[in-house]
Amino acid sequence: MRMSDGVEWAAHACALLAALPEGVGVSAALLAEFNDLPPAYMAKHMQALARAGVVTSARGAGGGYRLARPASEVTLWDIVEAVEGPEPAFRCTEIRQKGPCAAKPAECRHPCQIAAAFHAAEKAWRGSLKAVSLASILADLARKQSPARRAELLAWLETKL
Amino acid sequence: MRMSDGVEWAAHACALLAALPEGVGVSAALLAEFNDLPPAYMAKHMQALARAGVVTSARGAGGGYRLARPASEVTLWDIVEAVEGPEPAFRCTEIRQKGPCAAKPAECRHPCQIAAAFHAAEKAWRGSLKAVSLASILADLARKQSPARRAELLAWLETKL
DNA sequence: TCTATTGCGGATATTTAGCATCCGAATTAT
DNA sequence: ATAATTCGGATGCTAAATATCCGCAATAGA
Ligand code: FES
Ligand code: FES
Repeated sequence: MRMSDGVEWAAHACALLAALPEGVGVSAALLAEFNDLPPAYMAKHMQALARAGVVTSARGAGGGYRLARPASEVTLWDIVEAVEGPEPAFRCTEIRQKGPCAAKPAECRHPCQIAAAFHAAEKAWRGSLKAVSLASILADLARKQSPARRAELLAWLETKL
Repeated sequence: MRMSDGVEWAAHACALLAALPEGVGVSAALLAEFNDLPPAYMAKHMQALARAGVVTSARGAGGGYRLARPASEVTLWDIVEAVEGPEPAFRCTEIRQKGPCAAKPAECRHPCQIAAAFHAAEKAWRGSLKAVSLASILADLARKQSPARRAELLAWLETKL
């Protein structure tokens, strides 16, 4: 079981967007350059975020991406769902209905105990991710990151806008 | 992100082993037949469980697999770890150390906030799986499954032993 | 209007991970 | 000893994720 690297990329991109002043758009190419990522593939992930309504896109000169909601309203789960899709990692294939001792469909109105346990575990996982918003990430970051470094980052961005 | 189907197979196989009387071994081929699964591939997963110490294997005639510990001491996480490996689904590639504004390694003594949040979520997921043992699964099953059906299953098994 | 910029979607190649199978080695009952 | 049984690692195959490119549509500014 492995999560796509695109999730890390998208999360960092969103964190950067959240740190930006209101109203400015950033192109996918610049977001990719910031972390030295393949521009074309980064663009794909940004499109996924836009389709999911996490960010809004504006075409044309001076366009780019920006957050669709306040940073406190965007959680890590929103990003995972946008990039990886909403399907659970564990997918019961109902093997109990196969084989010589197959359970009858009528006996399967309740989900299998094993499947239920896995779904509960994933619910806990999602809940943990939903509790973390971009705002809380930035708050943590501000506590541990020196103000000088933050200024350095913003300065570099301004030269590219 | 997708979990291997082998996890479901292994979980059901272990549940079956747990339901069996003490001291009997079941071959991988029979475990596969029980749920209509590819025998050779099922065997591979059983080997993974054996390597991880979840089950013990005995070769030769009359051999087969059996649980290495009491059913109450085997959790779903043990099975996932054996089949999928212990690595976390989210793997931080430290992209913050890449690009024109790369963070210096000295600034990365603490893990990235994003990585920390994902690791916390996975810890919650694993914790939920560790709370479910084979014994608790069988107990739930016994509550919802008719005694007649349970007898039917054991009867079929005896014909194959 | 014309041009430069930027996002969008589809088509495509490449790489990786999962799926499935086979045959040899080890062990046990006869 | 011998044959039957079963595990174990090595090997090919298939599907999916990864990564890239290019044409099209839309927008802003000259
Ligand atoms: S039948 Fe799918 S988990 Fe039990
Ligand atoms: S650098 Fe990997 S999650 Fe932030």
